[in-house]
Amino acid sequence: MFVPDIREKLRGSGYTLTSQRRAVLEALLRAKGHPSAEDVYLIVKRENPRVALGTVYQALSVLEEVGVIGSKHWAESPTRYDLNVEPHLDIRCIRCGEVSEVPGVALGAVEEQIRDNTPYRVTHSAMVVEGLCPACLDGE
Amino acid sequence: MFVPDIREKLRGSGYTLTSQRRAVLEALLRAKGHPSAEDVYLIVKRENPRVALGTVYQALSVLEEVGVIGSKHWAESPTRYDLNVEPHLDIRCIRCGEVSEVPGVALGAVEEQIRDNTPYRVTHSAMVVEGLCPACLDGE
DNA sequence: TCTAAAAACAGGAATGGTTACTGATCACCA
DNA sequence: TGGTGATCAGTAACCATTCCTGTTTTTAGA
Ligand SMILES: [Mn+2]
Ligand SMILES: [Mn+2]
Ligand SMILES: [Zn+2]
Ligand SMILES: [Zn+2]
Repeated sequence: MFVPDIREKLRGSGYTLTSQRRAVLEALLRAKGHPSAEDVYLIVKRENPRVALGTVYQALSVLEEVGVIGSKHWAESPTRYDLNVEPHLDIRCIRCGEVSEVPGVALGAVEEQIRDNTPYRVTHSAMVVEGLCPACLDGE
Repeated sequence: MFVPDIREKLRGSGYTLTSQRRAVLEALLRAKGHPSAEDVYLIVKRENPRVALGTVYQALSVLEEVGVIGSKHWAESPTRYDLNVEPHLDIRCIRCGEVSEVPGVALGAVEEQIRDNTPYRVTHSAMVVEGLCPACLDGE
């Protein structure tokens, strides 16, 4: 996604592309994975030491609201952010915390089954997957 | 599950069935749903006002460890506990917080797909589903 | 370009769920 | 019945996240 597209998306919801929001996006790119808000904060601070952690949280929240980034939450660990906004599965290592993507799993059918079997109006569903990453499997 | 079975399971892991743990189980029964640790605490306190919240957390943790109860976690809300330890889906209302079960959805195939598509050793996977319950749909 | 209003920000305090710590109490068995 | 380890109550600490307040930046309009 390019800067003009992102600016456009923010505009559409009445937001602007501030230098902090751009810095958060760049940090997300540089982290090249699934960083936590604090991870992002530490990267942003390298270039702009005056940025506040609260600002990073707020920027991440705005960027997620307009659909530029996504987030996933595992119990007992901070929320992870993701430039990949397509529906997909992520797995988190319970030892080192690394998050990676799991390709080739389609959840569409399951989501349809859920909607067909509950009187709730489903607004959100996600799979939370945990395990041991190859590196952590080695030393076990 | 009956008291002797539960005592047996605790024994198997070196635990005993204390009055507090029994009270937590009874509260879970009485709550008849998916209570939070604090919900359980409030029920237990009605009969035994001296019990501490920390004790409830610890009892829930032990009971879960030995497989007598289960727990599920949704972002932005406390962990919910469940006497139903069979694999099943729960959906949480984003307005009132009520948690209900979603019958008739099989996740076995998806879990197999996940194991086949990641180098991680999968230790845990769960579906997190949110929506609006029928009652909250009414007043919307 | 200048100016008032709105938005965003930095810094820090507060929040809420959960865990950790400590001294007291309890349960089990020799 | 006494010793020993498990468990407990009470409370402090923890951590991710949100909230608050005064300040800075951006935006729109004259
Ligand atoms: Mn991802
Ligand atoms: Mn359930
Ligand atoms: Zn790992
Ligand atoms: Zn509801």
